[in-house]
Amino acid sequence: MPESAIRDAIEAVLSGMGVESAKIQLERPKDPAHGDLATNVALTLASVLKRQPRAIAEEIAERLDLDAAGVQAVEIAGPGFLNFRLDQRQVAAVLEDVMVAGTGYGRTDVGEGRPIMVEFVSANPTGPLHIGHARQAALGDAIAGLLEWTGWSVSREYYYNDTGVQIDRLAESMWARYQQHLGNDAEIPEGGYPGEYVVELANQFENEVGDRYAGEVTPDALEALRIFAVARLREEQDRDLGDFGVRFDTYFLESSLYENGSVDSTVADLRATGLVYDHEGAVWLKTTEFGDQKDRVMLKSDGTPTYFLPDVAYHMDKWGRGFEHVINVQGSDHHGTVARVRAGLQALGLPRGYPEYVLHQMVRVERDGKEVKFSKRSGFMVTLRELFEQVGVDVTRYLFQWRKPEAQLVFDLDLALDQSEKNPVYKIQYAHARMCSIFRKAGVDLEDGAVARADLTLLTHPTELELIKRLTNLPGLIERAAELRAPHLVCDYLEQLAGAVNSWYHAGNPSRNPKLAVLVDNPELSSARLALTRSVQIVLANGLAVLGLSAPKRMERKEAPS
RNA sequence: GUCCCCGUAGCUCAGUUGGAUAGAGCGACUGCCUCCUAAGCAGUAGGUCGCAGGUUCGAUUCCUGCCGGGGACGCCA
Repeated sequence: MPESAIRDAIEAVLSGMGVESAKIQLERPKDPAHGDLATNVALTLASVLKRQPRAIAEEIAERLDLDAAGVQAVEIAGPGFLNFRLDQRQVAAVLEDVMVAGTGYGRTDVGEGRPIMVEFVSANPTGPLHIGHARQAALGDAIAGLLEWTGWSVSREYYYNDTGVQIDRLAESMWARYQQHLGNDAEIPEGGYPGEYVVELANQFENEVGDRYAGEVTPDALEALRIFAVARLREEQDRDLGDFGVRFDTYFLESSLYENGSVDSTVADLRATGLVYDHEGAVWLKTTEFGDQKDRVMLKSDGTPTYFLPDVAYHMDKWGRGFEHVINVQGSDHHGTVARVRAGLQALGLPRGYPEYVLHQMVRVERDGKEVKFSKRSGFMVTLRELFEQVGVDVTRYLFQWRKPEAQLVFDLDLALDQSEKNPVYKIQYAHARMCSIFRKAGVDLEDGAVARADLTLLTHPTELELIKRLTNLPGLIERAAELRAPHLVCDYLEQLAGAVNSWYHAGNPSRNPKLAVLVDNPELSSARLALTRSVQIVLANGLAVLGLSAPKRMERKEAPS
């Protein structure tokens, strides 16, 4: 509200100065000495008006209607910035917004309820989810959360590549373990899966069917092993993700694209475009027509499709289901596929740049500064479950969300296991728990009406005003983070806020600084400070909720794992 | 060789779409502290924003080139 009032007032002045349709940027300066809001219009108009920026700033300041703008004072600073100091009433009124909106504070409606799909994790059902999937699960879920908070109708989707070479290798690995279990000689094939879990699965398989498939390998045996293993691994992956706090709206099987004929019809549709040609026995698509670096094979010389084809069919399906906005969260090792999938889709008439991709870099786990790589169960990488069972779901999710996707990430186990405020997650959650603790101490309910009606103009201390200012940034921040698909901005915000909150809390330590405590003798002032406490609590809880993290009312220390 | 990402304090990283004196956390150093909940609090030091040009009133931010790190370049997924 205060922003639009100021904007209007400036516009009124500018039109009086003969300037129409100037872009007025208002920003919240980081330095409190620069007021509550600032604008650089005078600087941007300098070249248009051919006058000194400071002279323009002075004229604007002189003509500005302070009352209408809801501004207490305006100052000119630096090369020609206009700094506005808001009315005390305006500042405090923000807390009313926070308390009225409650768990909805921070939500906006830029998405206008339009559908958007976030596809993420999408691991092959060939083994347990590992650390790379963990990053993707945390990241994708947070992006989905951001979109929900900005008014999109979000669908989370998981694509199972349940056909192809990888699955064949899995079946062969199962075969080998099954034979070994029966006491026969067999070896995991080249490119197979050596992890412990295949042994477990083969044993379970034997429990169910006995030695029916002993002896020579047959297509029937491999088929039975494949179906068994894929079903069990899908269950396990779903369970791991569920326990990690991630739920999907739809699971999409690659095999369905073959079964329902969409792969074949995609071939036919692509042929109809005239961009398909035969070369050296294979069938190619001219993806270079749409900016790919070279043309791609869609049907191999043995007649089977490359992975590229079902990918195109799959995305045509997404489009057909009404998703004009799709975000695919994938590891950056997939970046080579982006151009060709888009090219295939463009050939079929979909818009350029569809779908959108968020590609994240790889993760390494470190402890004592050394890489931790191996997991016996998975056969190579640390699994998702091993990670969150050891350090907790909130910590795991957060540590994957707090860095931008396109940067490489070191998952520091020492930091993750630290339960002090050095651990950024706990720092934020402590701040939240402290707010709740103040209410407990006061014997007042969080949603108490008297608190909501407090006289907020009593909040005049600089640290209080600074906190209030930070709280007002939440909706804009969520909007920006959603637009940029950048959950790490929320982390950054929450850490900064928690830092400010914790300082404020400690400054009000009753034994040291009783006048600054929330629970002071003066009931009006105490009520006002409780209102601030409540508002802080709401903003922290909502910020955590966007990321899919819990906001504990009290913190409990866990026994340190050995 | 071509393409994509990254390069900011000793370390790990932010940086509000081009603004004012570039910020956090950890580590280091200094001083407090037994408390509305915690191995806590307050403060100090620490910078050629990889390098060189360009655009601009103004560049960590945009453009070009180079250097360094990672990744992708299959009739594998």
